[in-house]
Amino acid sequence: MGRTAGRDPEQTRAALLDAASRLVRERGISATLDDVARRAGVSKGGLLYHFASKHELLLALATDWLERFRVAVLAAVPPDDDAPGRLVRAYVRVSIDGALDAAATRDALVVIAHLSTVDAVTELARADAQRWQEDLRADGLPEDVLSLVLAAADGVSAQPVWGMEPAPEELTRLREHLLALTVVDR
Amino acid sequence: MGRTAGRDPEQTRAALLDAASRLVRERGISATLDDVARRAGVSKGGLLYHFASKHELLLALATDWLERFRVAVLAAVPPDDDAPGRLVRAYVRVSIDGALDAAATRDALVVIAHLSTVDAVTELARADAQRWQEDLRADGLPEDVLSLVLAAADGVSAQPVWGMEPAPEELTRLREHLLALTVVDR
DNA sequence: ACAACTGTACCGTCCAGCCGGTACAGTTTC
DNA sequence: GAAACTGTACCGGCTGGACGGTACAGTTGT
Repeated sequence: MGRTAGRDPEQTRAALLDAASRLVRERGISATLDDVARRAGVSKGGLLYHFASKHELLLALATDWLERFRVAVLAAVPPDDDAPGRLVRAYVRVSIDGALDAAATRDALVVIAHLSTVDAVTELARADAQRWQEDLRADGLPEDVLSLVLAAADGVSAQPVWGMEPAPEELTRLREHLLALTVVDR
Repeated sequence: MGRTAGRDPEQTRAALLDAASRLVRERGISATLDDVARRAGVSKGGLLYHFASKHELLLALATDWLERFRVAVLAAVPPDDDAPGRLVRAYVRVSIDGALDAAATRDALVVIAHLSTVDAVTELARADAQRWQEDLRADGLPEDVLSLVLAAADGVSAQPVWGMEPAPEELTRLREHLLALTVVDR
């Protein structure tokens, strides 16, 4: 018993969030605190030390994802690109490459959908979506192109939720197509 | 007690599915059998008479939606349209008009996402998606157009899940844009 | 000395599934 | 034609187990 040899509390927190993430996407919101703790290699007491309640854990989970996505998109803006649509292009790349690699973003939506029963999370997502809309609108693309490209990018993220799994090659082609659409104009 | 005067059992079943649908989208998969029964104006025993377990109820729910969507799309194919892309156009119309009217399809995705914790439902959705892919591929559109238009339509259905609510006017414009894309070629 | 835990024990509540009834509509038997 | 029986469509109380949260005493790294 006691602190696990030289473990950073931040690491523990991250391990808890990661375990929670995977469990929520497997079992939905009915994932158990016990399970989350066990998978993270932490006791239930330890979990409740970091997150005072299940509600708080789920909220942290959602916050974490939204922020990761935002950071990923901002990081995907090439420094030498200052043409209109640079942010939209980064958004497209992260959305589709997230769908390409089997891991992260693909399932994030499932989790957010699961969490949508938690009111606070719904509100969080709504606020975040609004912010995206403003940021992307300020990116200088004509509205028609913007809504088309955005819908398509979001569609790719969403399709796996209802069992649609486009071939990687098809996704690559679609990505290039979308990127091209954001450049046609000047 | 006993049979409520002249009530059709099919009506009861439908009422149960409807109640379940609305409750699942409000509270997620943790919606209670008691709640579902109460909202449908039936006792818990009555519910379990129609659906032997919660699992069976959820499965029936998913089946019901997938079929409704398919029927809606098939009904949206204009009889006088036999140009390539007729099915895709119907798919687009149903997807976007479903998002336009605040009621049905918009939330269906949330529900499916909730139900995705039920393995049988995941499998069901996967099989259905595959069938769509075949049907739509057989519709005679070039692959590039197909995947773009499909992704965009699916994106519109999905966006409300994470709090994005495009303006109705924007959706109408997007719909026309997508429909036009399916006609450009011949 | 304090932060970061572990482990155990426990409480209260919620809920799925079960079960013993009940009410009626047909159907059969005499 | 009426009593006896049968199947369908429910009602509602109960129970056992799971789960969130509490409490707290002990342990260990820094």
